[in-house]
Amino acid sequence: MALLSTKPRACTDPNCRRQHAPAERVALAMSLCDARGAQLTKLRRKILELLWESGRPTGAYELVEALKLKDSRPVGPPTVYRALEFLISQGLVSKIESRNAYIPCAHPERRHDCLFFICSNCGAAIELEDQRLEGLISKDAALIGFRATRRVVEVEGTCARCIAAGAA
Amino acid sequence: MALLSTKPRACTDPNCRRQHAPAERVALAMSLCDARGAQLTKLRRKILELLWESGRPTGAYELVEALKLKDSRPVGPPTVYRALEFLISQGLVSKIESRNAYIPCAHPERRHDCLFFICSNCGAAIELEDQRLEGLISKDAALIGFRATRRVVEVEGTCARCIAAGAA
DNA sequence: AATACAACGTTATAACGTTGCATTTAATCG
DNA sequence: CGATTAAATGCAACGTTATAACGTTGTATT
Repeated sequence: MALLSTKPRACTDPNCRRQHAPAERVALAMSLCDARGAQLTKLRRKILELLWESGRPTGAYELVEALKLKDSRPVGPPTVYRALEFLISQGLVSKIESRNAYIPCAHPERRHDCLFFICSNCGAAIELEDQRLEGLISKDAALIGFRATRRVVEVEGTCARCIAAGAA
Repeated sequence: MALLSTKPRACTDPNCRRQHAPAERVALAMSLCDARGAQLTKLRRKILELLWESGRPTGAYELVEALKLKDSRPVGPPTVYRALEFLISQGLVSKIESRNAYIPCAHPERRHDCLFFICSNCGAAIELEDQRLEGLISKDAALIGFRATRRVVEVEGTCARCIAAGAA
């Protein structure tokens, strides 16, 4: 069914066959970087791991703190920011602009734009991929002769779990 | 033609009949606030004016500086942030999250979500309104049971003018 | 060993945003 | 009108996020 590929999908998607434990995420990142000739160093890998383990958008300074605890090797903000820059350039991580926080990408093997649903109540972020949305944005860009390089789509609200739990 | 209302529109839109000089923008804001019983005070009005005069997304601290020059009455960051908060709550201003900057809304008389195209080269931001995009986001939200309260859509790239001028 | 280069470390500081409390201004009411 | 109260503003200090500038380390190459 060709239409399926144009539908939004996430890793809650039952069609998704990939493994999702942090270790597997990192393993995929390593093989991708390897294939690209990009260096996923120890530090960069550790930061990616921390992001996967965190389970929610995480601030750069939180990562600084986490690294202090994790291996007693203190690193400064610039180091973390540089690592994040690398991870973002490789499509392994996205920045959530409306939160100044960082989140690992579920499907770094595909180049795509992400659509994030961010719960104001619990802080969780749900990543979706929607090619129709990307297409619509492209059309609008064409309408005004704009050449797009990056698309930020972030939706704030309340997630299903928090609605069920009776949160505002 | 009913379809027209669902097409993207901006104030480059030839169908738009409104006046666009800063003074008129502010006048509209005043009448809107008046009708709502909201107080568009002198300070808030001045900040809105500055945003319209700036012509591009403007940072809070730039506004602090501009106010110093404009009427020799120095105001601190909290004052500016509070005014911005008010203006945003009234739909008169939007925050560009990917820039930490603020921009006045072209059509505060309609409640809608904005789609911004931001030029990396010249810093200009073009505001568009696209109900199809809003609809698509709503559908995706429904798909995961998410109740949306705010939608941030920001596209980075190069504007038509800068492309024409040969900018990268 | 000399060179080259990418990644990382360190200090300081820029840029953005908030808290808490005092003061002023403006709407409301006896 | 003056008294009462709520809203808005002023201000000092602080917290958070991000980057500049410069130095060091490690590794590969010749």
